[in-house]
Amino acid sequence: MTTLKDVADQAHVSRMTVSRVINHPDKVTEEVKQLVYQAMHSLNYHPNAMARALVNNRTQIIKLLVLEEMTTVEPYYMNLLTGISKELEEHQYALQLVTENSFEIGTCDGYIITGMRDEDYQWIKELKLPFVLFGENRYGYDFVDSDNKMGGQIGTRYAIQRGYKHLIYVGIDLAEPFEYSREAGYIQVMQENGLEPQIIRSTNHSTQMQNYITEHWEKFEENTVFICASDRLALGTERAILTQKGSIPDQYGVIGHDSVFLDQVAFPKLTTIKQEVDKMGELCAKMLLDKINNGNQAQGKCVIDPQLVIRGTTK
Amino acid sequence: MTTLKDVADQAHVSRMTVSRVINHPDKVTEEVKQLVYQAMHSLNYHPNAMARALVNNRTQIIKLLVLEEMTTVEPYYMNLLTGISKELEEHQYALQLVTENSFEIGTCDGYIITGMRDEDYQWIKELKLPFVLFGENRYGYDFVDSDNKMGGQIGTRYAIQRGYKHLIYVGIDLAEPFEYSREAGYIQVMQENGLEPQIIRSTNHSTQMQNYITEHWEKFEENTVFICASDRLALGTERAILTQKGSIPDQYGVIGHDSVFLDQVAFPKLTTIKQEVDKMGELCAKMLLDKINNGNQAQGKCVIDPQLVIRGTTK
DNA sequence: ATAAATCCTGTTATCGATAACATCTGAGAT
DNA sequence: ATCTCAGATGTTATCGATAACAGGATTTAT
Repeated sequence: MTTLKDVADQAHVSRMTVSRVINHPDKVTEEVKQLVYQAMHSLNYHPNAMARALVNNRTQIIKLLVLEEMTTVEPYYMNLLTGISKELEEHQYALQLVTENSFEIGTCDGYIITGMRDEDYQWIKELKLPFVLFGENRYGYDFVDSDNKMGGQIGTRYAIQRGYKHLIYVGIDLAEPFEYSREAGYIQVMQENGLEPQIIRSTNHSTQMQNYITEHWEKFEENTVFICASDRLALGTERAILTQKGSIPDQYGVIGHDSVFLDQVAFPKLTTIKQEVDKMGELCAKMLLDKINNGNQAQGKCVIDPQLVIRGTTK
Repeated sequence: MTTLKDVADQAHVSRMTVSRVINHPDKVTEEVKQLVYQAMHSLNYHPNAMARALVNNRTQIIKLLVLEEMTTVEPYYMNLLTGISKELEEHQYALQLVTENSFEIGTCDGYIITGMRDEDYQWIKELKLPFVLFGENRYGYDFVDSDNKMGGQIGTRYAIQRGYKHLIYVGIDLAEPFEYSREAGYIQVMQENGLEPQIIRSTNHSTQMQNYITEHWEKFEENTVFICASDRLALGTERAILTQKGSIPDQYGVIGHDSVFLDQVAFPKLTTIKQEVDKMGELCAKMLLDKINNGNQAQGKCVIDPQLVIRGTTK
């Protein structure tokens, strides 16, 4: 492995100068800088992250805390991970995955936390290291999420535009901000159009949803669209409609939310509100690194726009 | 942070002695050892991984290469990751996720590689660092997998036991060892029972499978069970049967393979061959660390038993 | 023209841990 | 009693990089 010393020798300068070229380039003459750059390049030099970590008292490790049960975990976590990992790698940080929420979490430079439930906010606030949450929250902590309200709006607007007469929102029976936001988007668009909101809620399981729709089937007239808060719920809804011999998408429409994996497995494939989870992962990482490099200063929220993906469950 | 020096001072010995207590305990008197242990404990000392990494010329980083397209990636990857991460964490290793298969992979101590396709074996063999594959292979590289042949056998035996008369194997149309092994298990049990194997194959997409079954529906008599190589295929099969008004599980049975996520989303929930992916992850990590600590010595294969999970798609 | 400020680069010490070598102690051999 | 040798512990140098300080050259101010 080529080291700083090798570069220094080749460029006929001291090691310190090379280090400065890397960390404080403004404090070095342009001339010397070029020499050093050449040497670095010709020797294919890459700084040793461990040495750096040692002297800077950094671990170069970011931990991802997944507080949800792994069995409940949605498949989009892989996309999240990819995004985080991609960004961290560029900055020589390593990602460590932590699934048991022990306080004895070991050393690292910061956390990305996902799957927060209400009770978690108690111990979260004790954390001394910088952290960023994945998913909106109402306690003022920095977070990254997609614009859930906009997600609700987009789906609802599209449903109206396509001529469905009855728009029912199918929410997740959970007191979480993302859920409220999605519902709020739906409600707003309904009111703007002089329509009366109608909301049903279910735990986020496809079979539970399927049973609900099946049991109350007579209530749902033709030309109804179900705007669902998740693809799981949409999947259950779709299945219930089909077993009740409703036709999709003409008599009944279904719109999901999330667009990772499940929407593709459904039949017909789901029209859904897509979240770019990879991108959100990248943003989480970027935000956290900023925090680490700026004395744990609050970064506020970071929200990205969801997109409508049109497939087979809407006319 | 408490360091080696703090412990040394408290125990009234030199730093080196403390280091030895940790790394070469046999070279230290029992008496001194106890003193040091006490000091370490009372100061809650944990060695600094970065300093160690530096002096040992180790990065303490393991990279997980995911060679498949993320869009194709099965949801069980999260379980794999959890298992790997758990094991690595215990040994102060960090996990880094790499999804683009660039040769410029940066520094680490070893790789866990998954999603290998045939063409990948060309560049894999150039790797100088230790690596372990997740998923069986025919080139003699160390790997961890579940016993795919046994998986095929278990499903088939159960199907026979439950009294299904026609046992059709639904394979993935892919020239991969895991697929051959699963089919081999099926074939063996069929022959042992004097039954004639019947295999159909499809790409691993639920809708493609669904279409196939639907188109050839008249071929499938009652009392048939479909033993599938994946839960995706099982899901498509199940859907086709239901839309054709076949009854599950009485007239038709379906058995999946993998048991992560999809089996739960199906309706009825799938009887399936479960792989303990978390455990396999742990084993991958354990194996790799052994390799790293033993001069990259070959470790052979490591295969764990799959289990039958009985749910609603078999009688 | 000379003192003071500025800029650039090199030297030294340090981060925390460990290998290699040095030193010291006491048991056993002669 | 002296010598040798093994075993236990301490000392020094090192891993690769960087901060703090030091020193030399150049510029600015009076």
